[in-house]
Amino acid sequence: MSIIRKTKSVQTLLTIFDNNSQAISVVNLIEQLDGKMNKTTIYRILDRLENDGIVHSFLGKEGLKWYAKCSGCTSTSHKDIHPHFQCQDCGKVDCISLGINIPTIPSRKISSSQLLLVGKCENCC
Amino acid sequence: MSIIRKTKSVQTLLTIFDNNSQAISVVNLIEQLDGKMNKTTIYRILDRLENDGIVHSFLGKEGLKWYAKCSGCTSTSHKDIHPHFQCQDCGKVDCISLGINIPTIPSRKISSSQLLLVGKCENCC
DNA sequence: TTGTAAATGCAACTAAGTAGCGTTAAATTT
DNA sequence: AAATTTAACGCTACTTAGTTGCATTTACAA
Repeated sequence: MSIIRKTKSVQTLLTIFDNNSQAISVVNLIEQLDGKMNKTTIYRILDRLENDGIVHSFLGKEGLKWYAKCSGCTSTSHKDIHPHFQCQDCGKVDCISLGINIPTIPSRKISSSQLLLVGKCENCC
Repeated sequence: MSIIRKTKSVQTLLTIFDNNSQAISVVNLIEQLDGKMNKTTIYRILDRLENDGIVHSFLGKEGLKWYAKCSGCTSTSHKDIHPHFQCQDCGKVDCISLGINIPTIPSRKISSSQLLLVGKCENCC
């Protein structure tokens, strides 16, 4: 667990994640915090929050970084391996509460995996 | 199927894919073709090849774009949904010949999905 | 209250990918 | 085989996500 101070910026970000069940892209955070917080700060705080197991990150369909609040992963092991769903119409991204079957591959050792599902969300269907 | 001319540049790229069973990142292609071909041209040719179903693209673990030769996908439907494996040590990326079970999610329509497996390849194990 | 190390802001930078436009060269027609 | 057409190319400039170095500020413990 890294040392993390409860600064105003950290709390602002934590509040955003608390009020948001969906995943949030860094780009979105930079946009909505424009003027209030430097983008470098945002990147660094997200980094720390991830190291502390408070949020987890993954890549969306355009290769952009997204973050969501963890539920059940610790700083040492991110057990929280679940698929993410991104809507191709509105862009919204959600964590899907489903365990996935990661195939085993002979003579290779898989240590992490990410499954991104792309389609239409409940509103855009 | 888009109109595609068999230019020298296109054939150079096709040869590279033919001589390479693994996936190749665009960055790598730009590097190895430095001086011979403009990077804009590379991006555009890969685009066309993908539209014609000759190669398929996906994102690696750092969000960079990778391409690999298709086996069995057409220009209209990329049926070639398979996982990709990226070695965390040497960076190598392979297509894995395994069908994956894409979960169905209530009230959402999944149209595509990408599964990236990260770990150690047969050489780095 | 003060000292110190973590955290922030700022400016400059890196690198992947894109866009406009004038030129080149495949492929088709005559 | 020469002329024509237009897809493809090269070049330059641009956009944008993400990073780095450094000086300044601020949380927090002594």
